[in-house]
Amino acid sequence: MNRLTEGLKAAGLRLTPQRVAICKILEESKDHPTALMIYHQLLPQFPTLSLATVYKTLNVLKSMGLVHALGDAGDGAEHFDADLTPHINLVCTKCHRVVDFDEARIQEIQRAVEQRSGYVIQGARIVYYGLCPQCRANGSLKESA
Amino acid sequence: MNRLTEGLKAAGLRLTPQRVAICKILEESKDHPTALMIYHQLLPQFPTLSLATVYKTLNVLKSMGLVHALGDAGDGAEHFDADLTPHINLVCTKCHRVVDFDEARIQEIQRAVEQRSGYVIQGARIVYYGLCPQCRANGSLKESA
DNA sequence: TTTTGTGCAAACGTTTTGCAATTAT
DNA sequence: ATAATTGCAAAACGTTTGCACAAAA
Repeated sequence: MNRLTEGLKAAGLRLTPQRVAICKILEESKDHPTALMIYHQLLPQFPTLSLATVYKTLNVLKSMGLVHALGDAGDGAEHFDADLTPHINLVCTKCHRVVDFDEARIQEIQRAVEQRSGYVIQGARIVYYGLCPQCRANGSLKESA
Repeated sequence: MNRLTEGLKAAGLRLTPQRVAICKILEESKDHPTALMIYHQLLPQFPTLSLATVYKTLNVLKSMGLVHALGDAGDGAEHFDADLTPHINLVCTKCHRVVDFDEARIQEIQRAVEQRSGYVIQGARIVYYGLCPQCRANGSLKESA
């Protein structure tokens, strides 16, 4: 049982097979997946799975603060991240992949924002957009999925 | 003539009154406005203005790299920013306003990302979500527009 | 048994598109 | 003159919602 399913159970919500599977994907993938990606990944296992169920589950997890919404990656869809620690995401504007980037100073900056802004910080989205090394190398080739 | 209209002209694009007005709003407002906000702001001046024209102009400016898209502020709409220097945006999850936050270390971090990631960085979106001091004070009152 | 979640289809709001009329160059 | 832009209406897109049925507790 992982952090997300634990959180659902602790809140008295039901652990349906669909929810458990969605939580598993969110915790195990480094994909920062969208609702549609999760849906497609689970379809073989749950042939009657509805996209609406994926969205509903993601909204539950998001509103409980168990996952973060990262915004779109140039593909028009919301990406989700189960890693709640403040960190940097790198989005490739060509292949739309999202990867993490380690930068210790982010912690200090979040503290500074909290102290100097007067805001009660609930979350962060620190995203850099650019061409990933792979797409840069591929030059004018088609996007490497 | 401002930076945005200059950019359009330099690219050989036409400076229509609508475009000039949209550029003016983007450069002068601290609003980080959405397409709809710009549309409403210009409607008195251009009664036949179409929302599609606003979207088209924003897409032109964005694809030329003259403005940045900030993502939605919890209101489901894209916010735009004519300030291209790396900086922090603070989004209030209650009133959906977006403000800037000064933090010098952001410059260094962008440099670190560029050097260590191998990405060609095209832009950044550094957004903190939380309750602004005003909404925090207003407690359970309705959102202060 | 009761309450919550699922899945479908329809609805929603934002953004995009096709195209004829208009306008900047 | 001519090529680009506008504005409208319709379409497309991701996401949300209502509701009957199914399933977890």
